[in-house]
Amino acid sequence: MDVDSITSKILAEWKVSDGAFVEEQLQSSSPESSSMDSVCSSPEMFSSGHQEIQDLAYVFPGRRSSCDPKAQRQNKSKMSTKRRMKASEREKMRMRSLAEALHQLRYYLPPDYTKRGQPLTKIQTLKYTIEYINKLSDILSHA
DNA sequence: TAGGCCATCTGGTCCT
DNA sequence: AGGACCAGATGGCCTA
Repeated sequence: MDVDSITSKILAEWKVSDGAFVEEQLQSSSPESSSMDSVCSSPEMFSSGHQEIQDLAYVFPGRRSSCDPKAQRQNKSKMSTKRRMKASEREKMRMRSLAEALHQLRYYLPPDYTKRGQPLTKIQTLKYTIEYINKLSDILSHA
């Protein structure tokens, strides 16, 4: 059994078993995400002005509020400003890498999901991937 | 306007 | 000491 036949078999199975498979999965496994909200927020979306504002945090670590407990915590942070800046930059890159990996993962899911209008959210991508793998494993075990 | 999703910042913790 | 990872907080954007 080749990959194409497996894929088509899974797709057929989805369509037969439940045309509203996605909706069913949403309700059963992710009650917190009741709507297909917008996604597609590429890193570029948050670059320009937003980034400028956030960069002020490096210059003014206590920017949020002088009476904010978090601001007070920041004042007694053990990390130097330079090290915190580097850590923030690494964390930013790490999260972008994670977002990119999730973005790529969407292409490995059958198009049926994305055909339904808006792109998959991160959590949906992960849940459907799990489901997809389970179905593939099931088919392979019965082949 | 409320709620969901997202990117980013931050402090804590663990590991090398 | 510094990097990686994690979870909480925050604020912006978008949709119903």
